[in-house]
Amino acid sequence: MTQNRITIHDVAAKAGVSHQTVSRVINGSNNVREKTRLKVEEAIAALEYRPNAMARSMALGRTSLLACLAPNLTDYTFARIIESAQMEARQRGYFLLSATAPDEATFNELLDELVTNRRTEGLLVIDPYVAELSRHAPAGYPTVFVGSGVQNNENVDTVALQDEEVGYEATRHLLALGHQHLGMVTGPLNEACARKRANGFERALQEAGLTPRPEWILEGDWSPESGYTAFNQLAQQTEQPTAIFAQNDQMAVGVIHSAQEKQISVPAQLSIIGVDDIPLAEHLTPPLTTLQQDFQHIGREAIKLLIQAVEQPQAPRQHLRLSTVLIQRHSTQPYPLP
Amino acid sequence: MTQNRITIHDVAAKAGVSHQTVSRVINGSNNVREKTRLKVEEAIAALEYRPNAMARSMALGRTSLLACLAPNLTDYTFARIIESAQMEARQRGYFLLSATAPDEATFNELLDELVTNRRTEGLLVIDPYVAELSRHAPAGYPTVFVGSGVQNNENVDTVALQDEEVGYEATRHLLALGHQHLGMVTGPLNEACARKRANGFERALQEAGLTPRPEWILEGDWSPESGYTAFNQLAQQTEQPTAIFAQNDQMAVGVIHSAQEKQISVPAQLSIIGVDDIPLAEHLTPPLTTLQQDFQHIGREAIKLLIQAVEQPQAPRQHLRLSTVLIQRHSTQPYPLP
DNA sequence: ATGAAAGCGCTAACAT
DNA sequence: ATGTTAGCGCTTTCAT
Repeated sequence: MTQNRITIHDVAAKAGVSHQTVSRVINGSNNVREKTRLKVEEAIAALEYRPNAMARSMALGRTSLLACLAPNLTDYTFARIIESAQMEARQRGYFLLSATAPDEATFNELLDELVTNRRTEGLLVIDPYVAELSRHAPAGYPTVFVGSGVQNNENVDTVALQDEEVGYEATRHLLALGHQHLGMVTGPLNEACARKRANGFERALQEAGLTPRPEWILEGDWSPESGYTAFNQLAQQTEQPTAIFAQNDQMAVGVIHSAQEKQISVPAQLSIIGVDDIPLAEHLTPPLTTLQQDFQHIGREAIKLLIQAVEQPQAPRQHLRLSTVLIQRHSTQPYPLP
Repeated sequence: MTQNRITIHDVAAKAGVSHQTVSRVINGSNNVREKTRLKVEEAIAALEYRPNAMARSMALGRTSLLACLAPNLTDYTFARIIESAQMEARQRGYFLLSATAPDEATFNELLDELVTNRRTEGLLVIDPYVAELSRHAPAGYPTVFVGSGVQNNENVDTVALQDEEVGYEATRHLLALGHQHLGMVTGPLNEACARKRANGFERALQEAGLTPRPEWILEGDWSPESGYTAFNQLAQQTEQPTAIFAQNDQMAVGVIHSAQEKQISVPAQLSIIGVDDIPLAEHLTPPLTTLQQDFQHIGREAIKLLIQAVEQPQAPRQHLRLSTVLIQRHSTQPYPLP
């Protein structure tokens, strides 16, 4: 093992200068004679010297590390945000350390292991642990929150996902097609995101003079299975909706699967709209109508805010609102049929 | 902003002991009188002192950080491996820093920024940059490689994905169903993984006394779009296969989409098998026959190997081989029809 | 333009 | 059981 324990001192000795001069060369200071610089650079090359990032962090008081906490790393939405956040961070000289915080306890532990002990310089939180954050994070710690929750928070930046609007727009689409009997499969209702989408659904219905039917509203957990199960239950009822708003694409797929198993044709007999526009949405049978959110953009903007919060803590916090766009494909169609 | 710049010295002063005693208390040394310990703990609580992770790293010479490099973070397979790897790492006192290395240049840069400068203590590489690794990583650096490539490498641990077998088994399944006319949609053929799966396909065919038809082998890029495009091309040919092996589920979905658009019924007229068993596979129309790999297990084992390599560099490197299991669903059926 | 000294916050080794 | 002294590898004063 090439114990790469070559330090700045070894280089200094080899080059016959002080370690400080080596430091100057490394950091591109002007105050180094050309001749000296060359000598040092030769020594660096000969020794294969590489500055130690940790020691540099120590001296500088900066780790160049940002943390990202999300419920999981596999959901397309999270993965996409994290991926683009990571790339943007790297481009700006930071690394992003992402970790899963599936529950509140884990979230708090991670806060302790990453934030409180100064291992990272900033924190990006992706739904749904807003409430916890404010309780456990050090006040004034550079933080960006992406999700449904907090608004008007002066201490942290936020990138607000328009979940109420998402629910509203999805429902409006169904209504515009002539559907009057609408069902919904929600995410876990302890998550703000799911509640807000549900609110949007209800608002759209009310504006249309319709009353939501509680028996047509089923709670899922974002998984395809839960959508499948939800529709199985729905199908047992005597009366049924002609259109369903699934709060994400995964559940929409489960709903479609269940419906098709029961010889219910989508969209001829049942329209379904999802949310997210996962890469597969376009290639499903039928191609899924859905609401698209630009996660790549969201991740990028979130990191920009975070780095700003780290580097310019004095600047006022910002609150972005990102909108979604309806991608109409073939899982929804007018009702009653022309 | 609560500038949490309280150090071990502040605590020592407040408690009226030396900073070393505070260090002992923090690290749970036995050599501290109960009374002293209490005093110190009080001071810690009063000051809200938290040890600085960076300084600790510096003194200990360990960062407790591991790096993971993958082509991207959004593919389900990568995301899943990374997620479980991260969880296992954390449980063992490490953090996992994952970054995207979409191309060789980026891969080498990351090696420089994370490995060579000792920011991380070990490296997990997920396909397909094996060759690069050996060239640029410091010799003897704790490394685990997950993927198709390297075998018999004495310097790094490997978790070998059985890609040749994957291709072989998928093809055997199709053959066993009576299909004689087989097509294939591959991943990018500059990736070892895709080439190996193709090799398995060809071997199975040859064993069955069949010859692969080059015009039925199309190269994709793992995306659903590429599967869709591939089948569009295939459909233009005069003769067509009765079954297709798509090298991953995403492309399989694209193939199915294209086929269904052309009124070709899956599986009645065309059988399709994928690879990965993504969460949606079960709920597609038709539910997708596929080869399942236990990514969660892979990620966990990879991290175990990596941590062992970090903590016991002397121990011999290990080479795991993980097998896949056929999940038979409804996108494949016997041919000719009974 | 270069060097010497001090310190980032902690732990380890050696005293007492 | 506790304190003192040295670093870890680097950067930032401050001299020269």
